[in-house]
Amino acid sequence: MLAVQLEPQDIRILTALQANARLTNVELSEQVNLSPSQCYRRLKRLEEQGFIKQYATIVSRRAVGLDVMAFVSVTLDKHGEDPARAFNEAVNRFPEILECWAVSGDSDYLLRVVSTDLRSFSNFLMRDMLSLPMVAGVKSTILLEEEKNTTALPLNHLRD
Amino acid sequence: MLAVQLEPQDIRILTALQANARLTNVELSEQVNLSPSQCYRRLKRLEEQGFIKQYATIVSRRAVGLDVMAFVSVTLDKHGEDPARAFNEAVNRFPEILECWAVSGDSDYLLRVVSTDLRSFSNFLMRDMLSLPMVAGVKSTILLEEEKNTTALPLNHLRD
DNA sequence: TGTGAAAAAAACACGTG
DNA sequence: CACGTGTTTTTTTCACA
Repeated sequence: MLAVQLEPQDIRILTALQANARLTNVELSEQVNLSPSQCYRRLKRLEEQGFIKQYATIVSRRAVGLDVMAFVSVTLDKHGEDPARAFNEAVNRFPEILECWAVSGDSDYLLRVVSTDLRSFSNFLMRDMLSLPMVAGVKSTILLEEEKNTTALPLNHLRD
Repeated sequence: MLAVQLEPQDIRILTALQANARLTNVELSEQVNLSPSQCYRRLKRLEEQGFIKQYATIVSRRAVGLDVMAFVSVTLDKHGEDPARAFNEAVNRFPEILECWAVSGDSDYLLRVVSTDLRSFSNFLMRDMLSLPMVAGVKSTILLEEEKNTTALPLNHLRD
């Protein structure tokens, strides 16, 4: 999917909505200095064209007691049939795995995982991950302190 | 911030809104089997109590031409005064750094970074990161394939 | 494009159990 | 006090100029 064809107005709209998906059309139009009708039409177009993946509610991880977040590097056992496929299917069964990426480098996959506490995280690694037949090994990195955390993509590269 | 005091109705509301932040109150009430007024009041309460961090619009990374995403491990040079603080300030100046975490393990920080292409990512590493005086070294892992990617936290652990 | 009308939704007050 | 109902205000959506 190619970028371009985004005008400065569209970029301003996306920027504002990245910060707050529940802006009303009038609030949005004030923030981006466009008429409400123009805002409305542009947003509908952006939605249709697939620029907006989702309107998401971000729940506070701490508030719901998910005190542990970690990245887990996974190395697969290349034997057996289609271990990658089997692993992906397993990954989708675990809601505590928020992300799974095939990666370059030492390991095969990188997972972002949340848990209520270290004990439960350890259980996840030992009982859930290492028991998967195609998993050869895991290595985890626990996130200690959040210095920055946003879902907002930079859009300045789209300005010519 | 402690968890608990969340009733099954609240969990259903949060679950539905995590998938779609723009549900109307009536749509929400239908999905979670509550009256609209009850839904409305519960949601306002959840917002006040800090369970909702943000309503975010998730922009399609590919659509806006950010073809490269990577994790970057950063090791700091512990000399000089307060290198951690200086690093955090630097991190916040770069919009292409979406996340920055202090981590356990070999390195000190882990960044999530987006770029338009490998050349620009390489520039970011060489020119921007390695030129920072407190940065001793970086090691990057490029994300090749997205197998799973959600902002929705699991909430089933809150059910008694 | 903006303007205006119609429909839908949000926000709030009131009464009831 | 929590709940549903009804009212007012705001917002969305669409037709028209």
